[in-house]
Amino acid sequence: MKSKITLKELSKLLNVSVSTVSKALHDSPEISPKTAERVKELAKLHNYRPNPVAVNLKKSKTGTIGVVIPNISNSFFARVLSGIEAQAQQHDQQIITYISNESLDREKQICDLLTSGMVDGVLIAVSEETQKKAEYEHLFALLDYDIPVVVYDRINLNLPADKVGVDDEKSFYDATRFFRAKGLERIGIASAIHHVGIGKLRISGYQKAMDELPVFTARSSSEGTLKSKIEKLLITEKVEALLCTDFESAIITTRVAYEQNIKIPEDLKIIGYINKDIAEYLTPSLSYIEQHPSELGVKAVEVLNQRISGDISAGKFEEKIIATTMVHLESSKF
Amino acid sequence: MKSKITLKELSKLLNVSVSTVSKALHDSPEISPKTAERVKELAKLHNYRPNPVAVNLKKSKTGTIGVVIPNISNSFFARVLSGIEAQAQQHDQQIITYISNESLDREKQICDLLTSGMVDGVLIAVSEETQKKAEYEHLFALLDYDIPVVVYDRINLNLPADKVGVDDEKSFYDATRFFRAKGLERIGIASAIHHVGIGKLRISGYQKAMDELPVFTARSSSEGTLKSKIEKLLITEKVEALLCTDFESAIITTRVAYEQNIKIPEDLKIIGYINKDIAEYLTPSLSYIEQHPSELGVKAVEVLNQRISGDISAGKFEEKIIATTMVHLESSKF
DNA sequence: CTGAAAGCGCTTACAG
DNA sequence: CTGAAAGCGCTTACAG
Repeated sequence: MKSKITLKELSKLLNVSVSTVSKALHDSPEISPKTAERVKELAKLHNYRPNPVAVNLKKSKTGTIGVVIPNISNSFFARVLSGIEAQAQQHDQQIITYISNESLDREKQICDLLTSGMVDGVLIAVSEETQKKAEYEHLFALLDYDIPVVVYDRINLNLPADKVGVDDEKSFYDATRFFRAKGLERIGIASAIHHVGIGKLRISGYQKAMDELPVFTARSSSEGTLKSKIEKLLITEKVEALLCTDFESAIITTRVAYEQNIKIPEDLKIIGYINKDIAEYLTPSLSYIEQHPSELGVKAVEVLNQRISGDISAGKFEEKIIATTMVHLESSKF
Repeated sequence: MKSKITLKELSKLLNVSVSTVSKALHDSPEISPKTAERVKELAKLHNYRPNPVAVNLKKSKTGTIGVVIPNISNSFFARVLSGIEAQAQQHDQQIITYISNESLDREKQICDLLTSGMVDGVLIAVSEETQKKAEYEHLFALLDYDIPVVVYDRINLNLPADKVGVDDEKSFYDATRFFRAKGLERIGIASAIHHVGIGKLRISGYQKAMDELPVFTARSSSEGTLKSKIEKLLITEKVEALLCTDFESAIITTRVAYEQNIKIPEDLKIIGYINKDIAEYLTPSLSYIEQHPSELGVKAVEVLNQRISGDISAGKFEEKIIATTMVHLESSKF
């Protein structure tokens, strides 16, 4: 089998022209059935595969999409990637993965690579640092190059691009309402990500659902660690339910409860943004917001491909929201 | 900025030939400083970027490596990918990610794609199904195409390729010895992966370290579930320490201990193959074998690149083993 | 020092 | 029905 055979070599063996071979292989009606068959037979015999690089050059496209992931160890993003890969495969697209590690610098480098034209389009969730510093020039540069870009998950930023995200605000609005419907009033929220878009939205959902009720918010600040704030909420304020916007705040909360001998869910109910595969194995298991990351990935690829093919007209931007699901495990049992 | 400018367009604007522009941009000594500067200036102005597809075609390489991952939701593989990405970036290589989802069929499809020449080399961890069925033809086909292949992590298979893995056997040999050194004799092992290579190696490490001592093994079989086997070990056999070869057996063990009111680590010590980010957050936290996945990824890319560049001679195969580390958390406290 | 030409491997409009 | 030619965007040996 060894090294790859080319069209030219095939054509030589068959004593026909390269064009004839190419057409035959593409089932062109121009070619006589007889030649077509001869060609295909030999191609099969030699296990001919068109050189994708050459095909791409000819077609001025790459069949490839670039995916920028802030942190692959976060299983949320791992599962998004899984959805992306599955959907890309449906479209015969390859995905090139870049990991920014939540770093603005790395993200800039990646965007620079991306502008060189290795990919037909880009799927990106911006890094935390990028959001904090609100530095988006490199993203605008990408857009300037006319590369189709879809922003996923972290969509709460001002960028003229298509977006596919999660309904962060509604999820915690609903979770808060859930507790209220059960008659609770002392409901708090803890967050280690209050400075980034998704954190803000989750907090805002909570606040809206609290209406006139007093809100209790724990976040790290100059006056103390997140842990001390959570302790205050649990011990001094005696909240009966706590929403956690992220893994860190959820884990700290369970620690504090453990240390203070606060029983979950008897004394304290918890619902948090925490990934399924961890939530289920904690003791007690932690109720969480399921974000359907894989579907988010699938949707992101769909939108990107609509953009690439021109189905979405320039100047208009799609914004898709994936609905979340509340999953009740032990920590929110009544 | 808009759509990309080409060498030809640049050359037209400058009234020089395409070759001159190309050489100038590559700092060829053939070109006069004056022209070189003119060219570079205009190139910069128009933000010229060579079309990577064309460059690749010309150079008959792709600058890309294919990575096949069995299951990205497993944070072990996510972290391997992270190492791969980081190292590839050092070499200006892109990585194309494929996820087999532990499916043999999908793995075959992927190998088929890979043979078409999209990548300069392949990093693969074979799927569980592939191992169970011991079907390796598609991998041999890859090798037949002369595509450099490095097998990572799941290296206990008979394939003439470079391998980078983890010292599974030694890790559990050492863990067993650790318990014995503490004076324990009733040491058991639980496994949900006794049928795959890494599972066998871990069990074998345990057995070797037990010498003449009686071994206690829990694995699912026709006579009962893994859980019932573990219950037997903990209740009837009263093992004092249990090694778990995988996440599932570790989690079942903690459940059983919880249900039976067996105190960890007082009544039962545990060391398991479980990922750091979960191990640390269980209550009690679970001692684990750190496999250094990121370094494994880095090493895999290094070996692959040596193979690609011909630094490893044909017919000889590299086999690198990354040393594991025992991390003692609460579950193995004495 | 500069440029014309060939070629990487393919596709396709055009001519015969 | 078949083939010669142009071209995708680049690099580089060769000629001038």
